[in-house]
Amino acid sequence: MNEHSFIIFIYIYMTSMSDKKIRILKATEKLLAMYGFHGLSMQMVAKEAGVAAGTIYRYFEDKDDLLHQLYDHILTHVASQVTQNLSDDMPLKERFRTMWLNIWNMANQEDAPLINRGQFENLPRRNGQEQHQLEKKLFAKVNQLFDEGKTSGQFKQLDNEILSVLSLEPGACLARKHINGVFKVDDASREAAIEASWDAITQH
Amino acid sequence: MNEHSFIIFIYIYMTSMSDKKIRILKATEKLLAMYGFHGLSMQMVAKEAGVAAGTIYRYFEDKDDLLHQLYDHILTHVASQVTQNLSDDMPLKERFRTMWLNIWNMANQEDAPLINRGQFENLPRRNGQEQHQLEKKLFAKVNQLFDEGKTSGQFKQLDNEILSVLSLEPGACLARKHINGVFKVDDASREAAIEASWDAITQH
Amino acid sequence: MNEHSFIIFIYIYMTSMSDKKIRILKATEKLLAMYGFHGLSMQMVAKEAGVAAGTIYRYFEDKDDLLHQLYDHILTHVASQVTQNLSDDMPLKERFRTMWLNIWNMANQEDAPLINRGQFENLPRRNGQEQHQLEKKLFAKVNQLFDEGKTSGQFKQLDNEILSVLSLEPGACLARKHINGVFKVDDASREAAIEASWDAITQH
Amino acid sequence: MNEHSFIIFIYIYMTSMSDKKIRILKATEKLLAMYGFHGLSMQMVAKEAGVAAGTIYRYFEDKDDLLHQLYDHILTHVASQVTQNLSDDMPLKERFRTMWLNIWNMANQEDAPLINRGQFENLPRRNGQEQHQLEKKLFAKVNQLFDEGKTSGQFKQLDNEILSVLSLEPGACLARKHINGVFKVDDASREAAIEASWDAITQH
DNA sequence: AATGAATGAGGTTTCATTCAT
DNA sequence: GATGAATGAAACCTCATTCAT
Repeated sequence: MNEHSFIIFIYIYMTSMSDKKIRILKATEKLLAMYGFHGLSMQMVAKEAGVAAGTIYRYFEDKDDLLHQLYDHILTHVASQVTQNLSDDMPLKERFRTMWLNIWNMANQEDAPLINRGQFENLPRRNGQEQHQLEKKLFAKVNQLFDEGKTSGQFKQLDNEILSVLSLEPGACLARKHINGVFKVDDASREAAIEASWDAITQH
Repeated sequence: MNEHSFIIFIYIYMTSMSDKKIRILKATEKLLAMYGFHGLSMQMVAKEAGVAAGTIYRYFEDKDDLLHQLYDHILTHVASQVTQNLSDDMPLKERFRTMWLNIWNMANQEDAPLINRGQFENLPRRNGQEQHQLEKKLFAKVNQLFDEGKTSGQFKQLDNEILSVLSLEPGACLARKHINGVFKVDDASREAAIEASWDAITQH
Repeated sequence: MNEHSFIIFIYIYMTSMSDKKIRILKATEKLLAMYGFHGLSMQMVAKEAGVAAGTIYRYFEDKDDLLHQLYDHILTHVASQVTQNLSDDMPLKERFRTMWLNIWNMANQEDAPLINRGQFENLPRRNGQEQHQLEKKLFAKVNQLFDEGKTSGQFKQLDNEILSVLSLEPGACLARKHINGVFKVDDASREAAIEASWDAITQH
Repeated sequence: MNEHSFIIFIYIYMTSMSDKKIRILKATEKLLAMYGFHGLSMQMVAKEAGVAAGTIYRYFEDKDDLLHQLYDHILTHVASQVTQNLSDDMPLKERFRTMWLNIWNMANQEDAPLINRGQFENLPRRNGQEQHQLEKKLFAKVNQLFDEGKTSGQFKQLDNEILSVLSLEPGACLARKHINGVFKVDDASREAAIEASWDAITQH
């Protein structure tokens, strides 16, 4: 039954920074946003990334590792987005407003917004000290903002984490619900929400 | 073979509400909290609930239906917890504080806290009008609070949804992180956080 | 959790020829015709027959027994249909024609034709001597016809089984395909087919 | 990390026709013949074919697809068997006899006879136009035979389908019953049956 | 390095059968 | 006799992972 057996064998070689890893991460992110956690199989990721299934295992230990690394990847991206266009000499409130809007805008982008659709929060994440350090480093500018605010007496004397939850978390939450269509937030409301977030953390 | 002698035998046995269904829901909730979305197999649910796998399908159409119903089940529970100990004649701020603490306390309970561990938000939920109505009804008292606040001029003129995200969402978020051990919130900080949440939605 | 427990208990008694068995057989036949072999579950049979699942097991040992008994039930019905309107004093050819048409007509009936849809042949059947005797008895008139034909010299000297396959089997097959819509057989063709079947078994 | 050095590595290995697919089809056919429709589970097929369960799904969409493809596979085989050893210059009757015997012999073979055990007819089959075309093409020679017979005036003026049911169907039916042991057909009877089948479709 | 066919454990779901009521 | 909730084995199918090429 094997009368005809073809073997085609083309062999070229390719090195350089393996953009494959990036493609795999991007593919994972996209599928996660599109189909959620359950619509994510390694086979699909491979297909979407344009690589073979086995190839994924050259860059990631296993599925968990892929997800962990995706988390870090996205977190890094998010951190850089959140802290962009900030300079230390801007007034405190303007810096706050910029950050708040960075968060808001991130949700409306074309290329990377997929994260925000709520799946991100539930990526399995490592809980080590190491992970904590990474996050601390990524969001250094956020902490700096809160520290300055407290030093200058404008902000309430609360842990940065708490200040963050009181002021930035609502921003992320509103953006998410706005994008997901739970309800619409018009421009005026958004401005008022920024103001309200500011009110939450400032002294009165 | 047609001699006549009739015996009809109708037998109805009825327990108030099949406690098996409740047991299945509780088991699902527990496993969801313990192992997350991926550690949830119907076999495990069955085992945890102390029923046979097939039995689940007497009460739930399929896995999705189980999750949907769990969502509603929990939501109902949450709503009743959040709005407990509220009476219309309490001052606005006291009512707000009660609600905020209800949310906070819910996380620290023994029996139902599992919900809060973050999995709840990501249960697959129906998006129908019907679902929306249910939620509206369950949280009527919350809306009433915000409406009164706006009418009396104490609150900012924003949609209830936005007010909720600005003031109660941080409460839930803090509680979640407190429970999950991301960081600890001491009593003083918690009181300050309540105050801050109030600041966020009140006029200044 | 059992605060409310109702027990309604009505007890009448019913004997007589249990028409339940008939209802179960009819239901099985119907479902078999409608959904084929794979769409046949005991639960469905119970529902269709208007009895409880457990009740089936009062009349039939198990599913196999149900199917076996259905086979015999249908076979008996078929035999009586096939041999109806026959009298010994009819000319041989008229008797043959009547039988052939009985087969044909059986397929077009309202109430019992469901059998013919091809599922019947594949009912699991017992292969015992006993079964063989039953079939022999049921189709005695058919055998009688062939015997007379051979005695009178009109028919070919072949075993009755073979004569049957040569002349009646095509009738059944045509009817089945006609009903199933594989192709249509008009009246003229049907008459010609009867004639052809006759030609097959008669001496030339 | 973008130094350039490429290696592309394409590797195609190709065996004439995945013999696994053939093995799976053969296994399915065998099990179907041995245990019937109900004794056919994908696990069993996998085991019989010597592949893993999941492997089946590389070649067949699902169980239905496997059965559909098996039907076509067998039909193709049957068609080639039925129409073998036929040449257009053989006399009509000799061609008919050859075909009839081809059908008969098919049942007595070692390697492919399993089909005949009656399960084949009840494989789920597609009912599309496409399917009809396939069958038409496969059995072109049969149609050709009937067409010639009608043109030459030897055969009755009936649709080919009807002629087929009158003459070849009994052949298949006899072979089946012979094989299944319902009754034995000796050589002389078989020859007489061929003659009778011929009588059924020829003019008198 | 890269491939993707193959694996087989484990997922969800169905269903013949039992048994307390 | 009759019920139908409960059972759990077994069905179909998916998918993370491996490995010969």
